[in-house]
Amino acid sequence: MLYSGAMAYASAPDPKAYEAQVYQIVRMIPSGRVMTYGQIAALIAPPPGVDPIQYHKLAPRWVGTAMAHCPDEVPWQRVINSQGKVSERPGMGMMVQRKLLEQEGVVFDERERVDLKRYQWSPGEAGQTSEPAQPRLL
DNA sequence: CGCTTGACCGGAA
DNA sequence: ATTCCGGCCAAGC
Repeated sequence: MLYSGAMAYASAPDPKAYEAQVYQIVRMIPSGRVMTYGQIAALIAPPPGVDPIQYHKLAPRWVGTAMAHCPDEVPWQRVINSQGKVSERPGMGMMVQRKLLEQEGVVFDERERVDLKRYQWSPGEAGQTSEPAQPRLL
């Protein structure tokens, strides 16, 4: 019976289609802004047959998995976790990601966290205004 | 073939 | 504030 109930974790029913949606959203993130894995997952509708509650629990990891092999064109550095921190990935790159974001104007505090209230972006802001949605510069 | 390990998240201790 | 745990599939070693 398809993906009803408790049957989905590592991948969506159609991983390629799902990843495509993830990349599409990530590509929209402006320089100097960030989104979280869970936020992106919440913007994508649960695939047919997937229980919404299960989706809510599992989808953030699908997004993470998708980001693991994202194309070079995708600004992967603008995706961080719900705590406002850069996710620790196997090997290295945390420093690289942080540096890339700092070059875009994102500020990290002593605890290596980003103020999401200030830098988190959502597609709703897109194109609404030509006003720079820039975080204020102190 | 079995064990380990995931670009996550929210709630509990 | 921080650490631990459940969720429960699939690819890699």
